[in-house]
Amino acid sequence: MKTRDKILLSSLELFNERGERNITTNHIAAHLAISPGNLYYHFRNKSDIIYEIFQEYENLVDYYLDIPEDRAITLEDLTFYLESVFDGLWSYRFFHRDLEYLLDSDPRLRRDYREFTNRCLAAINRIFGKLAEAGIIEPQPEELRSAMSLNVWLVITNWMAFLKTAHASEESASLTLTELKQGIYQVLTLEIPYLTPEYRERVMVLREKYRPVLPEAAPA
Amino acid sequence: MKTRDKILLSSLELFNERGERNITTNHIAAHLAISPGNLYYHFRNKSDIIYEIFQEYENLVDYYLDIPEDRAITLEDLTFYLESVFDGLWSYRFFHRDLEYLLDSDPRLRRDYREFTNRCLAAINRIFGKLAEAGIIEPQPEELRSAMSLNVWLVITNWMAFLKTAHASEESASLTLTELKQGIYQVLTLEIPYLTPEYRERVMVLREKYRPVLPEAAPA
DNA sequence: CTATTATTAGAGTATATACTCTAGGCAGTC
DNA sequence: GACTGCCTAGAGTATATACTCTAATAATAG
Repeated sequence: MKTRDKILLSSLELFNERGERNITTNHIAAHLAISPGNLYYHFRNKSDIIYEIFQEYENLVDYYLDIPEDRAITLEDLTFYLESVFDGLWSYRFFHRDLEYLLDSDPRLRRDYREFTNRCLAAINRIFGKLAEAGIIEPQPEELRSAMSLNVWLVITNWMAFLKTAHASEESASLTLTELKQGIYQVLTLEIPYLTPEYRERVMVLREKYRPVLPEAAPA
Repeated sequence: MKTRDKILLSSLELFNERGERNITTNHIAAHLAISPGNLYYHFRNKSDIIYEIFQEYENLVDYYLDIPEDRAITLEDLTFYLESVFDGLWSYRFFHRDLEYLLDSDPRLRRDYREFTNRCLAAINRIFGKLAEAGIIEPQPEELRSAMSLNVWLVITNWMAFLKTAHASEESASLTLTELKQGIYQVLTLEIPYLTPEYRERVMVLREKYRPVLPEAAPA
């Protein structure tokens, strides 16, 4: 593998594990057993590394959230979208952790992220539309649908922070993909009241698969 | 005012304005025109300052979220809770920005914050219970109520980050309390499907007061 | 083989950061 | 007036961090 790609890969790995704030360019170089000079030959600065990683993330999610225009949407599609979004969140989990700082230090990133968010919101909105078309949820006025989409986005992007900050376990490193995907339970909770009678049961069964197993309240 | 209190006040102000990550103890001392030595006479380290500020925040929110046991809850109560929580979020807005890092660097903070979150979730849950008792929302099974409470919490604690990262304006400093309180619109959106016919209109009118004024999509 | 270009090592640097240490001032008290 | 305890100044330090510079080594082209 090219050194350049190794830098991106190691950076992502280290950022995810220990947080962008705790990883310096020297750490990355040391981890790869290359010199700092070498790293800076491939990237002008740390921001450029992060920016490029973000673009990978962006492409991944854009790819997953490509909603078909020509056919109806199914419950399997919905599952796929949800699973994919949380997979993406997991693979690039360092990003949301220091989001505000990162956007403050890189105008390109701020602009791109804003557009990325808007695309995601639009995709969620379209999914809601198609779910209504498919008779899975009741159709709702556009105004409500937008607000609901935004709530879905807020729940999705905050679920990981909730797990890492409020969860019972002491070590923050203990987060797993399985736990993260329990966020799907929370997202489906938002949709419950809008489900059509025909689909209600099926969605409730799907939701149940992601129910968090409470680790707290151990017997005294 | 005592130097110690001035340090806490200035720290909070600077953290809120520029982010904890961008503010050093030397900055704080300089801002107060005192020596670093003086600052470190009053606080052992930066973490201690942050911890103490968190305790103020905690006390404030605990005070606001004291749900009366002896009487029914009204729509005015609900408004008060929502306004208060967003006021608190505003006054200590630096805190959620770097939450994960802060908790990683201070075990006391991690423990206290986890308990704080649980208290907030319990309070939201109780509010839902009392809203049902008051006939404002339909009663729901405990399991659903818990999941809804968690979603409310996720929306509340992520709303500010959304504004700061995804909003149209370029400068992140431009956030206002008014904008922040539009998060109430999002929270009330979650409750819409559960409203009783008697209260539906009143809540919808209340919600309308917080409707965001879209700054985007200006005429071309 | 030679010339050029791409890649790498590694020492080095300017700046920042959290924090320490010593000396001394100031208010109150006997 | 001397003593005491609280508070403050300010120079200083060890370490870290993002990044640079030079020289050398591969890789490639003619």
